[in-house]
Amino acid sequence: MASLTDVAKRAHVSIATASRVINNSDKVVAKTRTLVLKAMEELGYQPSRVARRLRQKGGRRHLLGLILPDIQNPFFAEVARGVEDVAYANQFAVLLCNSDEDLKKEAFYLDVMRAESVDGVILPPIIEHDREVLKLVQSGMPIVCVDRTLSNTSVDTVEVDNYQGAYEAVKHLIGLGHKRIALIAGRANLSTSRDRRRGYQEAMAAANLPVRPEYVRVGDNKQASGRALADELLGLRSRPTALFVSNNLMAVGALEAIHARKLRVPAEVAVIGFDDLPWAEALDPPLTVVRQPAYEVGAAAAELLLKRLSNRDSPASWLRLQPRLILRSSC
Amino acid sequence: MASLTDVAKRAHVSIATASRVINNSDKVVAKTRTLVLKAMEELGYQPSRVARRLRQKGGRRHLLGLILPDIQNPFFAEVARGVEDVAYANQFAVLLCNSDEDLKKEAFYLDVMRAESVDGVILPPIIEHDREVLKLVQSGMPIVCVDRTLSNTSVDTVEVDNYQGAYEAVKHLIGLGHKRIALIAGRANLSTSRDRRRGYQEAMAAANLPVRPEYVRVGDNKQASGRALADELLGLRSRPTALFVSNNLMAVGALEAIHARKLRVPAEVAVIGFDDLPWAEALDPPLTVVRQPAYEVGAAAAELLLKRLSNRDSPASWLRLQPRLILRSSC
DNA sequence: AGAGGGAATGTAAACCTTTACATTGCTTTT
DNA sequence: AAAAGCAATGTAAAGGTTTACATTCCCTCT
Repeated sequence: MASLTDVAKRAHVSIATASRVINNSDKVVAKTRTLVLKAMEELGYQPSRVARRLRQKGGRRHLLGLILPDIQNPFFAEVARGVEDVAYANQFAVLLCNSDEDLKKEAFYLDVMRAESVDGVILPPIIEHDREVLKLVQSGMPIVCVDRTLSNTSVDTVEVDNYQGAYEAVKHLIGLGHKRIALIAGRANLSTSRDRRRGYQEAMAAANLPVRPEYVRVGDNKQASGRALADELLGLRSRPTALFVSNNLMAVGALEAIHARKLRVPAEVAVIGFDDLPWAEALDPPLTVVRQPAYEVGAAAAELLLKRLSNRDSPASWLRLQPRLILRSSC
Repeated sequence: MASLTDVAKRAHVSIATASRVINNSDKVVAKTRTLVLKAMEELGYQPSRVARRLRQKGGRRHLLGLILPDIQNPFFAEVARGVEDVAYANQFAVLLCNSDEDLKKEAFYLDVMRAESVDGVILPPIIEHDREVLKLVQSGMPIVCVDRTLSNTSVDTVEVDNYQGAYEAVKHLIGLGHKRIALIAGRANLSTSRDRRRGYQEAMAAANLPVRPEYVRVGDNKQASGRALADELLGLRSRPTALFVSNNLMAVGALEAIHARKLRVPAEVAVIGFDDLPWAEALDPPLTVVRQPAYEVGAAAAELLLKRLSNRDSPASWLRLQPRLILRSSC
């Protein structure tokens, strides 16, 4: 692979001049510039991002880190698209990793980020008090939290109004006449789970409905747990008439449990999910959901990060995007 | 951030010795080693992957590139998981990008790969004669093609037996008594589309059924095109009794079109899709599919790449994994 | 014409690591 | 006891860039 030195040699100029041409910064006289460009062309020169990154300490390295808990979750996949599109438009590449909700794996990837000296990192923290992330923040690495928040610190954050979304969803169910409404909540120690749960509780309270403890089950956000928990709920002597499921994968699981018991939706049990799915229309029945603007969340996060890069010490921003209830036929 | 020089200084040794301790290669006497390790501990030393990569020309950089056409497609998401898991187990990080089936975007990311000097790249080529990829191959970068093949060259490849999968699927439909079987094919100039189409044709031929041109529609692998094409097919005077849809997203689209026309599945029209979906059970109706071993494809590709790294000039391997027909209730 | 100034270009250090080769100092052999 | 050998450690170059500073060269002003 041709290096800058080769280019310089071929163009009969110094590497400094050649470098200046690439970064078209300082003035290089037109004739010289053409000469250098021609040499580059001929040699098929590609600047080495590695060497570049090594040198420029404070500059842009045009690499963003993105650590997601689960690429296979359509919500996160959509977030990733948002991040990617904005990054690409700004000539940034994205180093995307999958933490699998595993703190150890996350720590490994955070190390990789540091070691690769990416410009900044976007991630939903696995837990609220994520010491590894905190350490990275303190070391001065620009970080943007998406979807989930990080406690005890002020970092740029883009989240969705989970409380509001859950409140609307449950209110909708109540409006339809449901009284026995169960909640399949998300993994504990996640800000999103807590907020959605609070939305459920307050919507119930606002309608003077009791929150029966056996109607609240805590899952781990995976399909299997949605299925198992829904099955438990449906086996109760006094079966709930509506299920509010606090995440997309668990909602699909709940649907499976309902089908297994041959119950009709929504006649015998209504379901409302959190997070939309691209194929929600094709589900049986088409699922009513609280749609999070996942793409926008990712795009906003990337923009926030880019902004932060050009202005290191502006105060942290906190964006809260609104979800939207999408009525289909599961209620 | 502390550098190796700092560590060496603190431990009163030369950087060479310090370096040797990290790479615990040559023998360093125990006392010295402890000294150095202590210094590292105290300084919170993290080796810079950037500097390391710059130096070691032939060595492992512990970074793999993965360029996918669409992270939001569950098939590719599963492939990504396979790649990631194997990479992680071997302490490799994955630089994952999204080409969006766009040659220009792919070229950009290939440049990034080259510039980041990743150890190797895994990708499904966007088209069969992908000149940019070919260039990269010729430049000596280890490449593994997954899912789709690259013509006119011999690179490591992991693919699925698309022909066989399609053949089985159509044979299954024929066995059920269907005669008017339509095909919604994938994007042209993709090896997968061609092979699946061939499977369809030969299965029809084997049963002495004619392939009616108006029963074959070519889509772009996206949900919307599946929906539109299915709708056209269902509007035909002599409506097909079965649809073989050559990709997951288009299959969901087809389902939507069927629902819109209020047709019953499988009574009025049967559907069989290529690619499984994690929520295929919860679809209306649960979708019968040809399941590709996506995770295994990704894992095998990563393993092939890792093997290639330690043995540059072994001949190219070609793996063909078998898909499996999963019977649910859409036929 | 000589000095001064400014634009274009060159020189070399710095970034952080790895590693071939050189050096040191100790142990073993004859 | 001197030579040889070997293990541990050090020295310095290399890798490809950016950039502060130095140099060159030409133009303009008095």
